[in-house]
Amino acid sequence: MKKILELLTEEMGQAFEAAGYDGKLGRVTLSNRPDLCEFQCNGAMAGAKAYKKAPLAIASEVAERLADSPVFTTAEAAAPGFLNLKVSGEYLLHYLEEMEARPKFGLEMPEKPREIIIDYGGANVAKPLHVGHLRPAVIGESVKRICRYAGHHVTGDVHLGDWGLQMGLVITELKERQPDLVYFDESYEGEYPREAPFTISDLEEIYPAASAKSKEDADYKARAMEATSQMQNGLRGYRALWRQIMDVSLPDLKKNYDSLNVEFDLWKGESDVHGLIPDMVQYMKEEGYAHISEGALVVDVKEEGDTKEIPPCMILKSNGASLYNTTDLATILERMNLYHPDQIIYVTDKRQELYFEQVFRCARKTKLVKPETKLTFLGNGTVNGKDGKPFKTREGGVMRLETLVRETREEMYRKILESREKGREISDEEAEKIADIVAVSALKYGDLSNQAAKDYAFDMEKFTSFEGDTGPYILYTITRIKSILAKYREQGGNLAQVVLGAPQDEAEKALMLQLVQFHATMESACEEIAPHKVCSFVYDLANAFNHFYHGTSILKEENESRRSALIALLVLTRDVLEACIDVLGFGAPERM
RNA sequence: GUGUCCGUAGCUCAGCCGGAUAGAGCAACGGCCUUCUAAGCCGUGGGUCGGGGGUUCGAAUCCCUUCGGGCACGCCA
Repeated sequence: MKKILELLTEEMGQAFEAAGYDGKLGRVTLSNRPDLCEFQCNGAMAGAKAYKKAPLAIASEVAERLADSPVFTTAEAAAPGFLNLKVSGEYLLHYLEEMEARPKFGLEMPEKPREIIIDYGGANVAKPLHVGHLRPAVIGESVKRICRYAGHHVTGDVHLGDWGLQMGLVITELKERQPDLVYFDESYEGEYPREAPFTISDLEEIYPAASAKSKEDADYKARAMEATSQMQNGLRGYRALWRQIMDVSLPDLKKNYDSLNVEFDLWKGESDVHGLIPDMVQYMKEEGYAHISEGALVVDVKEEGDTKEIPPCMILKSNGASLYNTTDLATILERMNLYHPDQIIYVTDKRQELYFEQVFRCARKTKLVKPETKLTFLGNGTVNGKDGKPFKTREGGVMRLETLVRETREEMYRKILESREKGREISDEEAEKIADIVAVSALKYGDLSNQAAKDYAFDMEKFTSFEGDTGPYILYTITRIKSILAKYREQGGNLAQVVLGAPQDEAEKALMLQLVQFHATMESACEEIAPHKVCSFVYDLANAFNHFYHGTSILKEENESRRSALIALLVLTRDVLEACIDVLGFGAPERM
């Protein structure tokens, strides 16, 4: 169904035309002055010059045409030429009825759904996830869900870092510690053991140890690089170890992402495209795209009109080794072959922007992608501490993602127990379950309500607060609605039989006016890849509901049809709120 | 140095394809629970939208300039 502003604009356009003006002037927008009107149209001012007429005169003429409009109860001209509008309750009611009846509340689906791949997460095998992984995971997940909700076909790929030096480091350190392992016996030709010679906790200790050593010991680092290269070239024992590092790491990564409701459709990684590299490099050489510069193989990606120097995109290092660029380009190649995407969206740290600009240009220039394929970089800002510097543990180290999630859960649990002391009846068990759900909302909403590209300060106190623009506040609002609906059912009411009604007061109408903004919100959040727009909508909606709730008795309403209308409005509000938090990537408990 | 993003209330941030009196939240202060969850609601105070210039009937928003800060700038990812 059409967006409310589109419908109102059509209505207004007809009024402009009826008054003898260009219908295009009839664009209706949300009011800037809610005290004066619900919607407004500024077309009279825009058209004043063309018609050589005072804007107020034009506005008045148009307003006259709307005097007995079934849509607008108020359409008045205001100096210097605004048209102030209010819509009728009946009109709103009809709109809501349609929303209620249609799937996805009547959100219009695209004529041609896009095939979208979204590359987010950025996890490295054998290295624990840390705070830096929070934003790409949370934002990517939400973008995936928003685009999907908006009707596109979206595939999320974690794109693991599983082919780099970190693997060589782990192998080298393992060899150091257990040189007798069969993996290091080059004459061995039998099957390798099923069981890995390490656990996830071992890995978590081994990698940092190896990484530290390599920074101090050049010889050690050289051996790690050699091991990396041998693994990549297919040394049997190392490949077997690689497989086992993967087998041990992946379940742990999944567990971490699960704890944040982050789900990938594909668990592909750099290793998957390893085999595509030689041919791709050959192709780039043969077609004359790539040339040697300072010993390395590069593709020039400068373009006319550049305002800055864009360095060439490096395909192979001077020692002939591949690098991040190489696997990313090969990944694009693979994705084009397997999924034929119309768009690939990369959600990753914004500091990589220039790098991706180079890769995108290179992919275009070398025709790895079709001219119409969109390559989009969505750079995320960093999570800072309250001091404005990158977030650290109290000891100054890197904060692990797992720790961050756990601490948020603990804080949430503590707060729920606190509220229990105020009289809520909640068992320890239930409190823990609720804490987990609410903690995810706190973390994700705290992140998503900021624009993706901006840095933000992680503030546990603020994020886990039930007051203000937070996840817990949103969930609290939803559970309040759920609680009323549950009572309604207990009293014998049937939610399937309730029927919406026209608004009876300002607060109710305000809630409805908020609900009808759903379509525009979802659409622009998808187009602009902006989850924070969903956050601000959901917050406004929760506010509108709480305001309405405060002044209206629902279950005590004696008029049967009126009570039914109120319940129906609650159901719709709950459903819209839940649809929104679902695309944000979290859910609401039944009560809290 | 070049490029890029940012600078809005004490703090954290919306608003930025131009419109009326620049909005929230937190913090501060004051109200509202015999009534569907007070984890709520209502209200008060608080801003030269970094500075300067320009375009426009109209600028936080567009352009130029300047100051301040973040980030990135070939063999890491």
